Amino acid sequence: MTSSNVVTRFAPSPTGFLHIGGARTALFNWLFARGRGGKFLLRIEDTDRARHSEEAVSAILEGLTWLGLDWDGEPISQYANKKRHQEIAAQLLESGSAYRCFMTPEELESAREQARSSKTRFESPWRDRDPASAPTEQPFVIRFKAPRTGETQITDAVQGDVTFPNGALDDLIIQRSDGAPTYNLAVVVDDHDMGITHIIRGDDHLNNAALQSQIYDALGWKRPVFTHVPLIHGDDGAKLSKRHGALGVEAYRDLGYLPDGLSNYLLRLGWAHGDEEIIGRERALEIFDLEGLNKAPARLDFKKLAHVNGHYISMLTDDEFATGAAPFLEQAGVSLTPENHARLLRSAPFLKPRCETLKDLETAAAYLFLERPLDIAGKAAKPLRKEGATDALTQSLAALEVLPSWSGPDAISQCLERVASQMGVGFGAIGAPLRAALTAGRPSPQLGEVLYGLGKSEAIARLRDRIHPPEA
RNA sequence: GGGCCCUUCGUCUAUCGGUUAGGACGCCAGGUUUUCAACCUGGAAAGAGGGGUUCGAUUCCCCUAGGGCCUGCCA
Repeated sequence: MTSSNVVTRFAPSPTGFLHIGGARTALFNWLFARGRGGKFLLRIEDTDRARHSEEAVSAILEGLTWLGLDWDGEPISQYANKKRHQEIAAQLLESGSAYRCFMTPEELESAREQARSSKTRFESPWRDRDPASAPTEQPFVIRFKAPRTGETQITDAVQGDVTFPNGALDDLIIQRSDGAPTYNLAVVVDDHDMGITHIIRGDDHLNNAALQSQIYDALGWKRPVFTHVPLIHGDDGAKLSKRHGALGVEAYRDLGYLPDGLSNYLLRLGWAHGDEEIIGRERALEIFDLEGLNKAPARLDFKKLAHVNGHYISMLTDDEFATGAAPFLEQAGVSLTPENHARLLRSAPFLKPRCETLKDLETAAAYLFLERPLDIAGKAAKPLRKEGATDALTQSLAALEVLPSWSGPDAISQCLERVASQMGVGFGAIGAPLRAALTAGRPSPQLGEVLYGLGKSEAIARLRDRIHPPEA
């Protein structure tokens, strides 16, 4: 571990937020490097200036930070390395591994079309033309001179050995006519310069890996370990779209998911370690490896995400829980006064197992913050109209008022049980009206927990409201 | 069209030639129960199809079907 030289990177293009697929890729890279005492670097693939956006960069950084994925050093701007990329392009030109191509867009289009219909390799006529015959004042791109025949093989940690016939691989453009380097050159140069040992990225780059390998070879550079992870699909198996949850991680945060919950779910999506399902950060660092990566694309399953998230919510301390819940409750219109905050904190132990996302609290904790006198209507009021309901409330109230200890739900529950047995009725006879009076029919935990969470004065006041209606 | 990749319960997956094909989510039933959850117990549920190889295939090979990625002076 001490002599680890693993260096990975996450290299998003700044065209949008950090979506769920990118988040998983980043997580894998982070886990692989950090679990081996290596480095995890961040590089922004901003060579396309037209599509570059600063907001996107900060959204990505924020997303990574929220997920707890820290990177070494400053994020690297690919654009900033433009000079270096141009140098390499010139070097390739020099060594005969690349050539200037003066084709116009129209020429390009028809040549490509012809190649397609004649099922031959598309090739620029400038590939073998004497450079001396080149026009002097015309714009040109620099193309990599890829082998015409034979095949290019890459070894991938997930996909195994993959062989591409060279006839199917074009001479790709490595420098645009405006002098800007293209992605495929920039990636190779930067990954080499940054000392990247393992490239873990989406499956959509598998073909690029062949092209990039040719460049590595032409430059005499050692190829990194390629690891192409299958893409994430929507729940219907189709390409991930916004409708499917291709949202930014901040959208998941706003939906009430925890970073740990989302991470654990994402880790298990496309990767497995035997039957282990609940895998926290520490454990993940310990066991994550490339061998566990799956070859098939995986579908997003929000039900399972919610379940996993629920586990992590139940692991929260009461304080963390209350703090995390606050923004959701406030958004639901609850003003978290010191009194309300105290109710939330007291109720945390009973509320935690009752929600899978923090947002669930909007309904799961609603009973805590109702305003007196409670508006109890319809079905919820039914238990109050039942025979003996008022008597049950009166006797419960009397017992609760003199209850010496309000230090926990158990003592309160026992008190109510005594009331029921003294009255000679089942617990349901007093439980139902009590619950109606206290929660107005909202979902709620056990009665002892409700009473304790509410606090003695509020609980008693709600009961009194029922026995002596204020208006009456 | 061409190149490449993929295919075990509905979903995520285990299995690395011999298993009653295991786990998880979801689902169904039962239990618990003062609401709704949670929780506990049990259940249904899978090797895409066809050929090989082998004493024996989910596992190795081929074909078919289906799905995906790439095929940009985007990344």
